[in-house]
Amino acid sequence: MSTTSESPQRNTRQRRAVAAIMADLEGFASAQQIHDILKQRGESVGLSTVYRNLQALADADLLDALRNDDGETLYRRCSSGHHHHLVCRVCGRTVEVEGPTVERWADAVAEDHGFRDVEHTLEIFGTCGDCAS
Amino acid sequence: MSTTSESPQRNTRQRRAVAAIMADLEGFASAQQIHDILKQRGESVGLSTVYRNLQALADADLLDALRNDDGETLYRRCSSGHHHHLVCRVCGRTVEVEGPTVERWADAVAEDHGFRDVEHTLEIFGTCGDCAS
DNA sequence: GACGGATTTGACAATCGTTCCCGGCAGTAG
DNA sequence: CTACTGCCGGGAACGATTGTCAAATCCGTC
Repeated sequence: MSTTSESPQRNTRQRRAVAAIMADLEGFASAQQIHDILKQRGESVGLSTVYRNLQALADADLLDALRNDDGETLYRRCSSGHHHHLVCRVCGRTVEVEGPTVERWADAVAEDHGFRDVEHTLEIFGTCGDCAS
Repeated sequence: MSTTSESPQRNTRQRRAVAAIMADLEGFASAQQIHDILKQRGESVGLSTVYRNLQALADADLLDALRNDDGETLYRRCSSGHHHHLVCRVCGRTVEVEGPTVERWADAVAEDHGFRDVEHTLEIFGTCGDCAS
């Protein structure tokens, strides 16, 4: 335990490849999609390795992870601060949104009920203008 | 479609058993936990049947379903209107909360970005007063 | 530049929750 | 009561993810 800053991480081709994909990607993607993209680019990386590196990146708060209704875990590059997502259920386009009001409301509600160390998850789904037509 | 009152559903022992469990249960439970409880009570019901009935109840809005971080689907008896949950991450105690402000905010944000047919999910997690001590 | 120890990789098997399949059973209408 | 139709159950199938372990790779050091 002690220091959390420990990062005996090595700088491997595979780790770079995964990070590079995520840097490019606009929307959410599953581990398997990322594995496919890597294969297409010729940067073949083992599936296990993709999973491992995505988890590592998510643990390091460099990626956001969420589960879709099918039970798949989706990953996406994310700005660091606290925010939420507005996701098009058709094309997957994602908009980051902030809502200080909501944050305060959530904290207030939780405290009213005597809860501590409050966190929350909020996702908004809809059909974006382009897809609605 | 037409009338939603259609119920070509049969009134089986198994269906009653599952519904009865859910009526008793206070917190969230997974399909497999419910299957186990049924077995303990001697009301043995096939696992497939438990899954089917839970889904049916959730489709009928008699239960709320959500996925935990392990990818399991958890079910819980729920009041019918739209609301959210405040869940203790230690003991699982759940409080239903409403937030008209949040609903409006989510809809407004989505519309600002041209999204239609907006839905959202919101869960608040914390440690309840009892568990904090 | 080569060496050595530790970390990482990758192919495959294993796991876990959930769904599918299908023969047999049981509500329900007539 | 009889027939009809949906439901049940259990085991196989499935898909995402994780575990395993020898071989490859990285990196500080000589």
